Amino acid sequence: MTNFDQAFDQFASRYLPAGVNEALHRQLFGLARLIEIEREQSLPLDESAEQFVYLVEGATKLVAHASQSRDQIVAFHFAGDVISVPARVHHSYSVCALRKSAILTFPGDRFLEAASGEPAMLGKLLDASRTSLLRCREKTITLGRKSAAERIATFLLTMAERIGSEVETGVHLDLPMSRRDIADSLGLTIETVSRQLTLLRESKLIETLGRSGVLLLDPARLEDCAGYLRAA
Amino acid sequence: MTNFDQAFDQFASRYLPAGVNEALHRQLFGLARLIEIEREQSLPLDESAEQFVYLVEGATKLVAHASQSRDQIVAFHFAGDVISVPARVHHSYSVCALRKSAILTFPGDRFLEAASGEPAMLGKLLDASRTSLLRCREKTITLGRKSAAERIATFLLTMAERIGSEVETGVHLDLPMSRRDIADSLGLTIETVSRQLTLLRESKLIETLGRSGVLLLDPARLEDCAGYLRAA
DNA sequence: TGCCTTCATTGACCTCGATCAAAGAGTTGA
DNA sequence: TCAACTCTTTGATCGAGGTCAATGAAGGCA
Repeated sequence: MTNFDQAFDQFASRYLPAGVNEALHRQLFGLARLIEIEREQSLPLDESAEQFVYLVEGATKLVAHASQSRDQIVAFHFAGDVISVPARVHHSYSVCALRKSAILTFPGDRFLEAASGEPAMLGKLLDASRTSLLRCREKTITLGRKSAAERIATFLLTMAERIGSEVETGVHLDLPMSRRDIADSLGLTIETVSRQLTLLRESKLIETLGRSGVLLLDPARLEDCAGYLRAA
Repeated sequence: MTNFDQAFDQFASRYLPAGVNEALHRQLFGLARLIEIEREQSLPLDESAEQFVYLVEGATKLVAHASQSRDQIVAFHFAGDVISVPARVHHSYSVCALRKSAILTFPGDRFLEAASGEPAMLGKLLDASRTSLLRCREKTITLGRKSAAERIATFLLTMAERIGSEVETGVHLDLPMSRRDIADSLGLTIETVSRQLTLLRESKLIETLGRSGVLLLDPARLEDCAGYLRAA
């Protein structure tokens, strides 16, 4: 039920700093398209060109398609995130909703061109890009050098940082993604994800509540399982 | 034998577009430090703060240290690249030379602060960051969903794009990195890297010349081995 | 409330790549 | 030119995680 003006204002309040060139504001307003997508529905994108996406509401996954239905989830995104969706080169990328989501899309080239004269906005975009890069690098470590157990622990801690809520007994997570999504993100299978969660449950490190609820009972000990460097 | 002024000029010609604010130019000149590092030597960095690095000459690897001597190479870099080296969070990062290299380093916070008013420079940095992000995402696919054979083929093609030279018989590579580096980059072991190269050699897809030379005899067929999406 | 579909869990078995071990090729310096 | 490294290749074995198959929740809808 999001309307376009509301959505754009939300975007502007985060990425168009006060005092930004009014012409740029109007230009971006003209470029933006609001799209609502249902759970497990992919954003209909022009694969041949890069796109910028602002996630107004909901949660999404950025999926890279390797050959023959082997998908790799490159990143998860939540409301407020800006996502740069690459054009197809050796692999193709798409944005898919984990639950009902509202999204503003911008054609990549014209978006960057519009932003190119506005340092404040470029700064915001650079920040966003650097955050994505840092997350992607951490994922590289996870996928390249960690065991299944470490991957799951890392995943839970990463999600805790982003969408966890502190409760008396630990940190509570309401995961919007399925076991398949977790597996596709960590380079594992759903069976392995499930088995590792069971092991963590048996070690009293987590509790699971239905399909989406996870309670991290001992985040500190979980960090040891994640293969993180010990605090210096 | 690189001197500072030469190195900085090279950096300026690539990242400080013509007509850039003269004060910014001087400010960055003051922030830069030239360091020469030998093969397998790591750049002595302040782990606690982010650093920007400009690679003047040579070739380097960006290494992430997971616990207990398990290293993951996050990216390779060649002359002209700008590298953003993250501060230590859950893992620590370092830049290590593949061969003798010359490097300009800038403290991350002050570098970004200096650039913040200059749209032309921010644009260049955003480009660099987006290129790194795209490469990192492709690596994510490789590490998350590809077999050892596909990883090696992908690696060879990626290197061909960056440092390959066309010759009559194919594409020639003079790899600056060891088998260990390749393994640490692809999430494999040196033995597996060696075995896969042998298989490619036996399939007449490549020839190897000494330790560092590789000749890609049939890049098109190698793309099929890389698990790339078929051209649309 | 209870069926019914979908998603998650558990079990049995197998495979790819890791590990351990040894031999072979490239470089470097005397 | 040879000796002594280091780096790479090859072989034998092992194990973590994948695959295949069946059972067991959860949530949606009549």
